Amino acid sequence: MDRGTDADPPTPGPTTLHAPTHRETLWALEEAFGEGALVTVFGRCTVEYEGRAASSLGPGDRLLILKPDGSALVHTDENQSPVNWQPPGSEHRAAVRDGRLRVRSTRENPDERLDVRFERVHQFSGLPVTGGRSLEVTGSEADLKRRVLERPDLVEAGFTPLATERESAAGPIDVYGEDAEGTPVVVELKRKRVGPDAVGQLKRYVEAVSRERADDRSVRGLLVAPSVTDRARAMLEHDGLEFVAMAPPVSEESAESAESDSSSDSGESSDPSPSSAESDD
Amino acid sequence: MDRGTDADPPTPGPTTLHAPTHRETLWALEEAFGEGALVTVFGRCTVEYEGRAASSLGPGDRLLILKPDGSALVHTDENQSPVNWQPPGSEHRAAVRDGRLRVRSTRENPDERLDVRFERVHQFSGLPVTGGRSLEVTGSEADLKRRVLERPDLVEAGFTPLATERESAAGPIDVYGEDAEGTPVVVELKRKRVGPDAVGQLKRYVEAVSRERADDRSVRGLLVAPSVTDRARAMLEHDGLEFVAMAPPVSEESAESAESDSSSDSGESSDPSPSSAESDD
DNA sequence: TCGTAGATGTCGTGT
DNA sequence: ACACGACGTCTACGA
Repeated sequence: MDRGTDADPPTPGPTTLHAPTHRETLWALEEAFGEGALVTVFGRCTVEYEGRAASSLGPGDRLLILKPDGSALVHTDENQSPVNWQPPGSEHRAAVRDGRLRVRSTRENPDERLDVRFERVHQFSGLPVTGGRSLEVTGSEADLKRRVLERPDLVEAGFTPLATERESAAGPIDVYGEDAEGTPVVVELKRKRVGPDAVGQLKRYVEAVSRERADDRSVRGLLVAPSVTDRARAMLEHDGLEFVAMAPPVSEESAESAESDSSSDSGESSDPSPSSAESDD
Repeated sequence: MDRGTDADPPTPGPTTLHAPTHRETLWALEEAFGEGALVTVFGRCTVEYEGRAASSLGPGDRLLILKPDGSALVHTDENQSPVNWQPPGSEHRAAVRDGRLRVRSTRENPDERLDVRFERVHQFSGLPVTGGRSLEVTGSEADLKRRVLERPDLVEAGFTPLATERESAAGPIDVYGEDAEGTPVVVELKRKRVGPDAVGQLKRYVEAVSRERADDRSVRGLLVAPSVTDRARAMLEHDGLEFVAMAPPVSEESAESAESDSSSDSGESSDPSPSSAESDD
């Protein structure tokens, strides 16, 4: 294994405590933070938040996650989003108060504070999280923009892009160009079906450019997206704006299921039993 | 600690496995799902997603969270948001393939799939999450609306609210009313400092109402928010719209600055000595 | 630090 | 299911 440089083990492995005392949790928290580990605390707690808004959450068993970058997350058994949280850059502190373990996460600018008070901790874990966190995503608006720049004819025959993120009084314009007649065209890109907000955005840009040119009629506005809602379409028509149906490419080679990791070096812990399928398609 | 009632606990308590084999993890996953537990899996994995977009994440140690409502989250050591996820309602399945534990979460409408392939599992936990998940939040736009309806004079002397969520061709209007002259007023509320988007929204509403009345001059548009950006202010001026500075009440006492927890929980706490306060500062 | 817009946004609400 | 807008949105990027 490449991790075996006999100096100090870079990743000491997970630390887990079952039904620890608050003081034990306190020690473990300190050690885990020192090691830059991600911490999870599962137990019965209440949560109070005050800052940009204010909130209060009554007692219950929840999962608290503390990341080494200062993030804090409180998760219940439902919803993808945490019920309470604190953004990266916050400072986590813990103490025992009134027989409860209080984990407090604070930050300034804006000033806000999250208090998680554990009546009882069922489980503590310190997890040394490592490895790449950069994600390659395809199908974004950036992909759609690349597509438009490479194949402007897909937008309209004779369309010529002149600039991207062109500044205007109303904000940056995704793609700015000219049509076959030399008329300025403001293009707003959206990766998915659009509603009234996108039309409003495009309209602002078109008006800003029109004002620059002191000519309200000579600037075209073009919304490029997979589709539009009825209301958005009505707004486009009313405002003399246009729509071109186009979706961002999902990927260069689409998503092939054959990933390169077929030759993985594993073969250790896992057992090689072939019929290992469980509840699988 | 005093969890001494060693009869059968209503909730079976956390289940944790250290460096389990993939097959052991498989069993534990199935059992945890059956109990409606929240599952965390920490280990070295890759992540592939395909659906509304597509993404790929190379090998690394990460924390996978599977909720009984079908949510899936993949967290690295940084960022508040998961690096990959699947929304509630998805179906989780697990299997051993090619010596790796594959956890696959799928859903339809939209059709999307998340694959987490563990080369190695460092830790598995099944956590019986229970308790209230309803959160009381103050400082929202709804609070600001209540404030405006209770004290319309804070918006403007003589202002009379007539309806909330009034329908228009451009969408629902937060508060619709009349000024002292009987002129229609469209009010758009924002709980925090606003940018160009909110101005565009207000403008759409005002234009829709003006069109209803076939009279472009007689409808006022009023943005109520704590503050506006420079660009937004310029847009307001250009469009003949108005701004009133107002922030949502933070709580029932609306007091800011009275926030230090001097008497919030227990009176005895105090004790600024570092003996009980740990971790960092 | 602030402003601006994208996002696999997520989430609630109404139709 | 879809549309629409709020959100303690979060996050990246620029000025």
